[in-house]
Amino acid sequence: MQSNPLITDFPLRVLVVDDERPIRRFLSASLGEHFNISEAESGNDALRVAAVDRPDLVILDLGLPDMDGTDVTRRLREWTDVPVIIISVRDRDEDKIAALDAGADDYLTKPFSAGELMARIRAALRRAVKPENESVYQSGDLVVDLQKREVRVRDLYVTLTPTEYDILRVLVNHAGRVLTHKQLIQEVWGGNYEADPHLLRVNVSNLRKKIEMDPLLPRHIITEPGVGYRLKNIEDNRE
Amino acid sequence: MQSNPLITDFPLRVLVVDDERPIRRFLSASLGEHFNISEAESGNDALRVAAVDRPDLVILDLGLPDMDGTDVTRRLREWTDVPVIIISVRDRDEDKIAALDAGADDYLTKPFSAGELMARIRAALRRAVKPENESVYQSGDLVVDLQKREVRVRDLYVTLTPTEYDILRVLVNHAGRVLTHKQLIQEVWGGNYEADPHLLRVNVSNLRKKIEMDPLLPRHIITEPGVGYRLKNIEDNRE
DNA sequence: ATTTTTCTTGACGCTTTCTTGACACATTCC
DNA sequence: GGAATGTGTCAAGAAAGCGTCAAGAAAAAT
Repeated sequence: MQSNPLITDFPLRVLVVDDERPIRRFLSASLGEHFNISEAESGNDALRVAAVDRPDLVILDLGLPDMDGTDVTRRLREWTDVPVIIISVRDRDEDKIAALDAGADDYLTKPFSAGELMARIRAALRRAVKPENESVYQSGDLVVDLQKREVRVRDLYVTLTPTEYDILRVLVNHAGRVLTHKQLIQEVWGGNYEADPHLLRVNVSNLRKKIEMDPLLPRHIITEPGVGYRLKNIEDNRE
Repeated sequence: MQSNPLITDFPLRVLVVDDERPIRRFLSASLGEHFNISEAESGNDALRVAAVDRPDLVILDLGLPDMDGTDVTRRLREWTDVPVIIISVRDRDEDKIAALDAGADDYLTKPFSAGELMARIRAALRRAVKPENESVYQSGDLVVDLQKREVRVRDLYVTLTPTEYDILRVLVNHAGRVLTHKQLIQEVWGGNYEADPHLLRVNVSNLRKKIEMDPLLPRHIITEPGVGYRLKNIEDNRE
């Protein structure tokens, strides 16, 4: 039995919907170790949170105060394919069939074990995670595909060292914003690392040599003197 | 409640695997109205029929005479994403978790109603409509047939050890993408294995000796320093 | 039970990558 | 002007990563 879920760069988000607070707490506790949990306690609440948070999976109780879980599922299916796992005390076939046909991915009758729930979550995510959410950064001749871990400059693949890639990744994740030396160092070298800004400069220099046409006039990685660096999007004409 | 399954031009094929003839007959009867049914009565039988018939869904009993249903699932997952629904008399959590983590899509405890099974089949089929993943990988002189578990290099059959084959299989299933050491280790050695990357390296080394013309200049299995490995297709001329 | 195959571990040499220090250049502030 | 600070480049040594070999352990086959 494997205990941890899928391997992803960032923690997956799970929305737990149940009107009973103890159950929400129990679920959040058992899942919180592996996922980023958000909660909702009614159908409308769930739909609202789902729209804002864009969870990767929804765990939905059938008996909600304002609307039926089956209807919530149907409403969700109008705009998203997010996996939905129904949990319910009702064990009648009609309920299961109705929920599954409304678009739910799985139906679990209470009481159930945390282990089984986790396994069914893993199964649901395994299928759903596949369509890669294309998050490609593009800026002029520079293309960074964080999913594929690929960097291209004018259609040429560039080979970066792990450190160089990490720096670029952090910059891409905060593209346009100024990142202080400290922030960059913390993200790249890890939490409590008391590193020399000089170390960062050397690596940025090496990185620039690979992705900037003219490293003397950097157009992507802009130095913010006394502060840090900023990844500038060429398409933006902000100065 | 909708009674008929998905709307398709041609009838979907379902493979029913159970060693007890009465159960096969019952399932075939209840599903035969909507699907094209084929049957198998053992694990090896199931794998053989699945390879030939290419069913759109598999219903699999856990207790088979020759091998466990979980193992059948695992073997199927080596080359196909066909939805697998497990049916079993066993109601223990460990069985459910093991089956789901082996790659099953759903787990139904006997006895169950025909209606629920149909609903779960519909749910499984609904999300399974995805491009058929070709199970033969070809790249230059290298041919990997995941279905037949065969590897050829310039028309010569190559014998790989189980570990070597597993590594290659995982690489083929994610061809072109970078797989981190961690991902590879988890997929090959199983769930929560905390293995030495060195162990991976020596196995990759052995694998390369068998499939690379010149192991010193690998053209298929590319090392991504500090990250992992990537299976490169010769036809792609990415530089 | 014995043989054969496969897996794992450790050692070593080689390569790549990281870090450090030295220095040049620019900007800012006395 | 001249020191002080911040920045970028270069190069050399340190550190980490990689691939191979070989020997023992474990597993599988006989």
